[in-house]
Amino acid sequence: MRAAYATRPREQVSAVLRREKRYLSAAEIHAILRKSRANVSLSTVYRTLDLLAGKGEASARVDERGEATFVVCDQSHHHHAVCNTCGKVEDVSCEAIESVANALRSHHGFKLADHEMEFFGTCGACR
Amino acid sequence: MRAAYATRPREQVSAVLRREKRYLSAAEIHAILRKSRANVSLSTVYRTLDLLAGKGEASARVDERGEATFVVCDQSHHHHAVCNTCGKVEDVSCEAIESVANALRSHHGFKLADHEMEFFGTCGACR
DNA sequence: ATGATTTTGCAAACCATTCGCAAATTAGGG
DNA sequence: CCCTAATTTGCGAATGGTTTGCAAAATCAT
Ligand SMILES: [Mn+2]
Ligand SMILES: [Mn+2]
Ligand SMILES: [Zn+2]
Ligand SMILES: [Zn+2]
Repeated sequence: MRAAYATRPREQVSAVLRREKRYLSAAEIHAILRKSRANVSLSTVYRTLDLLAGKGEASARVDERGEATFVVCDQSHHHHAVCNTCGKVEDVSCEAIESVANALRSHHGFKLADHEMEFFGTCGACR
Repeated sequence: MRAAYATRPREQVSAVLRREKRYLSAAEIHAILRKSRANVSLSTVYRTLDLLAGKGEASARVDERGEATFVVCDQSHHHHAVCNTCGKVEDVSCEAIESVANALRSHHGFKLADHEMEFFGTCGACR
């Protein structure tokens, strides 16, 4: 398999995601890096985001304008609560799904294989 | 307010969605219409889909390749179970969310305002 | 029917994302 | 360190879904 080099641009992109803890587009990350005088090309931002998403270190999401956005994330199955005010993303453990799976199977004959959930509202800090 | 004309192209796009009952992209709808010798321009397909989504008669979703897809849908709040085999979309009523809302509030101080869920699996017919 | 209003089709513009490739960077052995 | 091979970067060009401007066609109210 091909080796993965630990490079400065990759670390800088990753650092932005770890610091911000909210969904960011490639363009936004690029802008943030430029402000801090870290000149990483937009192409490299895109490539690094694909890499992080592939390794499961970041989670992707398409925002309402159709742009791909990413947030730092760990592999385990869970869901996200996104603050409408500050954008912060909090992990939400996945329980409550077993009952839904049962309801789906008995009510529609549907065999549940996977699911996605997202929550929106106001975080504790913003209230 | 501006009037909404009931036109042939719009009815044809809408009819495809009502018949198929699965998520379709503008290009797919355009192709289906061409096969049935209904020559509606791709632009009009896009415009009609925006219209239907705006009126709540269709629900939009961005597929894994980044393309916007639409399915016929009614206004009431509910969720979708999508068959991985035939693509059919079934409406799923929304219960199970109250408990999640409570858990979010007590566990994170998060005030839940909205949520989205999607289910994937195998429908009764395909099993 | 007639005229005002809205919609259509077409091509061009848009814009986020991807790609090709030469130059720059990294890793690792000597 | 030094050298080389492997990988990554940056740039500009290409891609492809979606939007838009505008003249011609269709729809609606009178
Ligand atoms: Mn997460
Ligand atoms: Mn529906
Ligand atoms: Zn907040
Ligand atoms: Zn099916």
